[in-house]
Amino acid sequence: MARLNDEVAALLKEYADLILLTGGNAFRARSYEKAARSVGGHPEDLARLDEDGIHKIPGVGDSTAAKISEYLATKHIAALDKLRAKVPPGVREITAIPTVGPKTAVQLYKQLGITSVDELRAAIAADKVKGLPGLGARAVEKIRAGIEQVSRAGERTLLSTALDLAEELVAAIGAVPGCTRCAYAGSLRRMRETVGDLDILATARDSAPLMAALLDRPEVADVIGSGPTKTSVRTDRGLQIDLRVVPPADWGAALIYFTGSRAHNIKLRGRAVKEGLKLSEYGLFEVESGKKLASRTEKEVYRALGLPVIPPTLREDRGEIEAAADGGLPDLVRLKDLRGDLHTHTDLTDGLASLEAMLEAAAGLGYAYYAVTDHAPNLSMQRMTDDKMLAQRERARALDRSFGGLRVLHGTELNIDPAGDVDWPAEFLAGFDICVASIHSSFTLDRAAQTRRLIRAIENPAVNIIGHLTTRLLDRREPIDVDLDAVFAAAGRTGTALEINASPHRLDLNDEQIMAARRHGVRFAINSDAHSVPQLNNQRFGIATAQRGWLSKDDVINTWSLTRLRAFLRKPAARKDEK
DNA sequence: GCCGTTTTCGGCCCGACTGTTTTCAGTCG
Repeated sequence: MARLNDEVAALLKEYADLILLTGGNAFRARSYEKAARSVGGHPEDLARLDEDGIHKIPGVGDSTAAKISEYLATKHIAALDKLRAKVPPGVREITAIPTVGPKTAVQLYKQLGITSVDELRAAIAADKVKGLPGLGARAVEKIRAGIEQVSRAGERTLLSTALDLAEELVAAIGAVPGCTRCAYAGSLRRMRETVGDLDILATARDSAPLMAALLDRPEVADVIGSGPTKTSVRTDRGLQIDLRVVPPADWGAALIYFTGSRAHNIKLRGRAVKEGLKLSEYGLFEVESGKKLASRTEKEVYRALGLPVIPPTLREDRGEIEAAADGGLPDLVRLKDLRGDLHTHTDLTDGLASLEAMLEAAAGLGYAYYAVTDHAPNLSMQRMTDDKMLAQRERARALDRSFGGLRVLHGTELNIDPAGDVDWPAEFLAGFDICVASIHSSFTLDRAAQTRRLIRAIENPAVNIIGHLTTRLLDRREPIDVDLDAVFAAAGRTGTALEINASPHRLDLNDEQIMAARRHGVRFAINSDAHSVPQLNNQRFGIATAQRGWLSKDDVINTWSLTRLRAFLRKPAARKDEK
């Protein structure tokens, strides 16, 4: 479910952006931005807080609390509406383009009257942008490339966003009298990193009330079509939703049909054809007699094809049908297999919650161990010092086993500099239980330099895990250019785990990279990179990505016992000398 | 606008990077 906190956070962020776009005080804007982040990451639901509780959220003072209360009571914020009237919405959208901030967006608006990304694209094509103050040929080219990147990303919706909406829709439609089953299917059920549209499948004898329930939804902006078996709508955010209603007896066949990738379905149908059968969304039939052999459940249909049920996350035609036929499907890692999280932050750097709050939440998730890995000093904005880190270590030691039996590992997230070196000398690094190392800048080094950089970090005996290796952001930034094969080989050779960063904006490594890395004997860590308590739950996306990469428990170091994990973390440089 | 181990005013993450500016502005993490 989309949390009310996220809704309010988005409004506060918009307010902050509009302050900047209207030339308001930058500190005031930052203040709202900070409040937005804080509200979004607050573990308690706003709906359950009174005025006092709202005021107690860090970064929320009188003015912001009043705006939040106003929104909860009226679903409007007058001050926000007032600012919205001053700046066309497209101007703010333009700031989503990398390298275009508020100053540039306002200049484009005032000088050229540009109020949308499309108008900006046209103005660049007509060569009207080049020559404006601060905008030379190279800057314009960067903007042009940025527009392409953003519009490519804009065609698809992040997994997390789609899942929030799908779960709400399934709950709403499933609650309609007469609806016997309801679930989401499509690429969302396969848990692809982004989805193009939402497929909702339901069973009922009479479909009309279900279709009506979808059409009544507040987020529906356009009705593309609506009939007795299928209704298609578009949301206010441009996401297409297809609701299909089938008779209860056809549930399994329809679910298979609407879940599998096109390639998976084609191969499945080909398998049926060879046996003189026909597979469609209505069931599995004998061609000669037309007799229906199976359709009620997925299990029944797969079994009639001589196969076990193939997990939805594998249905991409990457060998899963052949593996299923040979009894060789992997025993996929599951969320409940995770015994800990190995990359997390606290308010010592850019996290929102205290160490204690994060540990309490981690214990609540049933973890056996938990690593706190705040940023190291080379990421200067975090203002880390040796003393702060050592003081945190003392606290971490004192809190070990204080939250149930939760074992606390003290770690850090090091910054990999352009040469591949990390923060702190080896003696200091030796004091950590675990070190994650990640790239946070210099994304545009060439392929050779980027490859050398990562391999140098991997070969560092103190580095246990490489965090978000490609640094891509699904809605904002391309991955770095790097020879992944060489990097994976180095990670396999040195016993350096690679992270599957579970943030829905990252999912880095992705499914295909995981498969490639595994062929080099690489081990993986599925980490939330949580900067707040709610983000600890992002692990579900990391697990889904690991499943799509065909991983089992044994591939993932944070499903292991603490003893086995600790042995892995002692990463002897000697390992290289063994052979 | 928020906040307090610098406490009710005066700071606020701050340095790297990029392109265009010949001394800096804008963006980003």
